[in-house]
Amino acid sequence: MKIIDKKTIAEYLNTSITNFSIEELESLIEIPPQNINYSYAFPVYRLAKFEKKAPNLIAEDLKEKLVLPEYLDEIEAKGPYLNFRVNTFTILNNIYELNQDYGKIREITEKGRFNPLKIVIEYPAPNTNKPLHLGHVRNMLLGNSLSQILAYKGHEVFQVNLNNDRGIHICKSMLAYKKWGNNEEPKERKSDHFVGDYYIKYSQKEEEDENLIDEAMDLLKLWEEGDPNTRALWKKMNSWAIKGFEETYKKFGISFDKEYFESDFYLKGKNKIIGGLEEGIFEKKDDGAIIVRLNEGYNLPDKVLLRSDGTSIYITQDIYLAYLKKEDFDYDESIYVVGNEQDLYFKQLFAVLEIIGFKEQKYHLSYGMISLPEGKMKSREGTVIDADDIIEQMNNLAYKEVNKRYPSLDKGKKNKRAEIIGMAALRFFILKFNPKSDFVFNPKESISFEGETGPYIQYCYARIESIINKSNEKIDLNINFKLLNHEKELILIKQLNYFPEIIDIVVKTYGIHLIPQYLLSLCQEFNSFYGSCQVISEDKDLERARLLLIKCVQIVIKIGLNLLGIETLEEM
RNA sequence: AGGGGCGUAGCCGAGGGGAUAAGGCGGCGGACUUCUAAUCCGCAGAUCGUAGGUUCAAGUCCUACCGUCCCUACCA
Repeated sequence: MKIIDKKTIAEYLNTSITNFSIEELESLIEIPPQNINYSYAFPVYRLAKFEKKAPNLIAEDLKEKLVLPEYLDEIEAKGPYLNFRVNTFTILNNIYELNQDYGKIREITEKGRFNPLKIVIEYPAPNTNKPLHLGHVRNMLLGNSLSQILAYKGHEVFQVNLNNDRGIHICKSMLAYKKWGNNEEPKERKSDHFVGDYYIKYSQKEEEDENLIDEAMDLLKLWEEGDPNTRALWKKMNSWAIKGFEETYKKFGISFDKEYFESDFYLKGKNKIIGGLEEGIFEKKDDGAIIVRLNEGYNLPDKVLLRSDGTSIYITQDIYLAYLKKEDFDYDESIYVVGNEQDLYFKQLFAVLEIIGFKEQKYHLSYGMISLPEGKMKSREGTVIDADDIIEQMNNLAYKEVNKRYPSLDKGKKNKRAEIIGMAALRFFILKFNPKSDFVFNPKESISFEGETGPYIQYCYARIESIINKSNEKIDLNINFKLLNHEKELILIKQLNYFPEIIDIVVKTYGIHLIPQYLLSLCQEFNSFYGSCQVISEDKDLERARLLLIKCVQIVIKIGLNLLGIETLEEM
């Protein structure tokens, strides 16, 4: 077993090229365009300075000088490029031997150098006055998928949630329920939606009656004073909201190691701030508010940490929560999955934490907003894509498709299959975009099972399964690797080799979309191979070679999909 | 107004300074008596927002401008 990546090639080249270090060489090595059947390329331009020759001559000379190692099938000098093709046996052997661990080949082959970390991931931090919407869906899918990727890589991951369960927005839905709810219970209505209905009700009524906000403020005051009736109502409505959230989390396969509640500690952050004031790290303004100066050293706007009336604001609690999470999990790194509208806020939070000596590794996984063709989603106006609705729509559409293909299938099986396909479509659709970019969700056009979709990847997996089932040959490594020399096969093998590198880049850059993008390329290449190469054949040696190849494709698809939280299907 | 992000075909969108700028949707034309057509093959469609600059090489780096979104709360 041997990992072949840019670093391997760099180390190899370093034996002949002495003007550059291994690291420099590694950064120069690139992956050739799709239509070139070589795994890695080294452009020789940079050597021209030393060699004083035309690049194409340098490449040719270098090729002559290099001795082909056992893990390379071929080196080609083409124009100013030196191209390397990794040995087919090495790649397929790695995959077949490691199976579901293939993405961890580096950790496995370099055991002593891997340092597992304790990582806390906080998401999706909902407000308990309304149900989860499409923005939360993106948040949950990113948070959950990143958790799985890091855990796959051997880190100890703790998923935690912060419930924003107090404040004026909560009191708004409480007030509406008090005034117009007639003490009703959710019953058939999903309980978080039931709560959300009152939030919308409040917003509608507020337009007619501008004094309504004063009543909500009064309710907030009562809540803060601990008025028993208000607290009882709050408790009841919050439990409805949270119960509803839990049902939704379950659909996404999310479970938390710990749930935090803002109401438990919103009063507790003050000590840290007052301590900082006493140490002279923070300043008290004339009106009594405590602020931190961030312009020097951080080039950020100053930030209020405690109101002039001594009450805490969001950052007060977030500072406290950082310590609390450290106490609970003794983590090495803390990741916050929060939308990019809070980029500045997180820069400020991390700066303050650093100033007060809380030096643990922190990362804000920032993602772009989802909007609708009509514009921004607004819960208050009810113009949101609801998380539960979108799941149901996906399931229904998947059911129709399953039903069309397998009308005689047992209803329970149809449902189960539709659920897996529908969820794959949703997850893949959201995760295939670069997390950083905003995107417009067009409900009419976005829901599709054709083209670049989750079902497309699942279909590819099922097709392979079907071939394997039809063949009578055994799959093992005892094949003639030279038989895999069709253009489509070489492209597929080349792509398979990149997978562990892709996972490494995802972990380093948090670019989760690279996994869906990779899977799309792999499956497109497989389907193209499928169109021009028959696996089951009279030529049993060829059949066995191709079976191993497609088995390896299947293994990689499964790892990739599982990292995205998507299940595979053996038939569809 | 200041700060940050983004601008790639009709639409969506990948691009780790280097080879002819992926792929999907939509459009047009083909392929199921052959391993699952949720598929594949072919065609059409891009002065990569504009103008400069750095470099042997720029969609990618720098500057300015234009457009767009977000932030600039003692809200969360």
